[in-house]
Amino acid sequence: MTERTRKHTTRPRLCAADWEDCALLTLAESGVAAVAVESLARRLGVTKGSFYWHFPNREALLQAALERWEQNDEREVIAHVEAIADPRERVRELVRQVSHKRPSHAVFAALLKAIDQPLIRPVIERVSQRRLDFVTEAFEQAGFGPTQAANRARLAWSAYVGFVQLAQIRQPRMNHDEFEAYIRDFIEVLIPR
Amino acid sequence: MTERTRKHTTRPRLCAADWEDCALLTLAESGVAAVAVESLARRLGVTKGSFYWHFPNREALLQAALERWEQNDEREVIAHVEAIADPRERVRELVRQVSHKRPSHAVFAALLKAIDQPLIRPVIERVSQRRLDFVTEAFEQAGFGPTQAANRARLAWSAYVGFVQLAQIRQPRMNHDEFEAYIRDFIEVLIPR
DNA sequence: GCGCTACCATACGGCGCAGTATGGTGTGTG
DNA sequence: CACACACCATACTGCGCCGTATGGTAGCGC
Repeated sequence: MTERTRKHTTRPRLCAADWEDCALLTLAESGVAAVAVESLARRLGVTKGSFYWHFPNREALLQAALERWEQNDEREVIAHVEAIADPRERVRELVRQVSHKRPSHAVFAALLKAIDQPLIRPVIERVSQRRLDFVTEAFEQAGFGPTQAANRARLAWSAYVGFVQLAQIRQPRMNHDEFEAYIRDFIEVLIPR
Repeated sequence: MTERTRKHTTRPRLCAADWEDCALLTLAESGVAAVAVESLARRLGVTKGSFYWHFPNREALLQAALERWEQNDEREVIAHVEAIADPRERVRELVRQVSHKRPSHAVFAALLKAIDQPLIRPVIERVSQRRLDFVTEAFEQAGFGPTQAANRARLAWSAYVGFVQLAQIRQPRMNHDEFEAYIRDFIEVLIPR
């Protein structure tokens, strides 16, 4: 073979953050149950002897990973969108941002499925409440009264959550134009001129 | 002891349908993963020796139980609602029916979480498509054009799916009046007069 | 009242995962 | 250059589940 056979070219030598990254990736791909110690170890090319040096147990890994996800990505999305002045355009941008599902939203979808687990529930609750408040405020600034704004925000947020779930089935797969038209109607219905 | 010690007073003596019922109940309560042979056996007061007489394996039980759920309940809900002439009232009734979550909708929520499993996915796809078609037709009868009706149906169906998921977190728990007001706005937004 | 069959118990092997114990190696620092 | 520490491998126990094999019992027809 012509390839050089350097051993230890890039020996893994992991740190805690590497495990958290791998956990989030696996979480986004295959759900909470797939975040298993031995499974992740195989994926990282090490054994679980490594894991239990960095973390006391599986729960600690999940907690750390979710904390990072909640801080990083969540604040990013909100911060990126809340700069927009026009509330109508702000909601539109939020919807569009959030529907072009990057891995982060796959994490959200995976967490949603594991809402019964006591470790996951509070995370979902915080994220859900924050986004709901955000949308509610946008509707209020768009001129709706408190209850009207709250109900439309509930509707919008529920529709997003449902969309995330339903996007995983391929039957009513929309193409790009159909999707854009859907978003247009979505905004039009929720914020009539 | 003063109680009579009749043994075999009501010896279980199960049939396949009993296992299916128990499977659906457990599915609604604790999700797909909780539908485990030994677990169900404990719940039914027997051992798994019983189970493997009625079914070849766990997959067969799930398949049979889901088939019954899809036939019975699905047709029931649709049939009960589609008798209503006014499409506006028909959607309203569907939403109300479906949101006062009886165990059947808990099954739907549980299945939604397991959409990645090849046994579950086609069931969700069929049910989802059927309900989506149903709502789309209602919107068309309410006077919307094909694309308008399709998009509003998508929105309504997504909102329902999201609502089912979000109903499991207690933070924004609505009371009865709030919920009725929400439904009223829901209909009002989707089918303006 | 005898046996046949439907239904169930008991016992076993195997797999995948969590977590523990303990020994080994590369790397930087004195 | 040696030593300490960070990082990892190996090997083990324990648990919950799936599925199989096989023997037991109650109620039916005859």
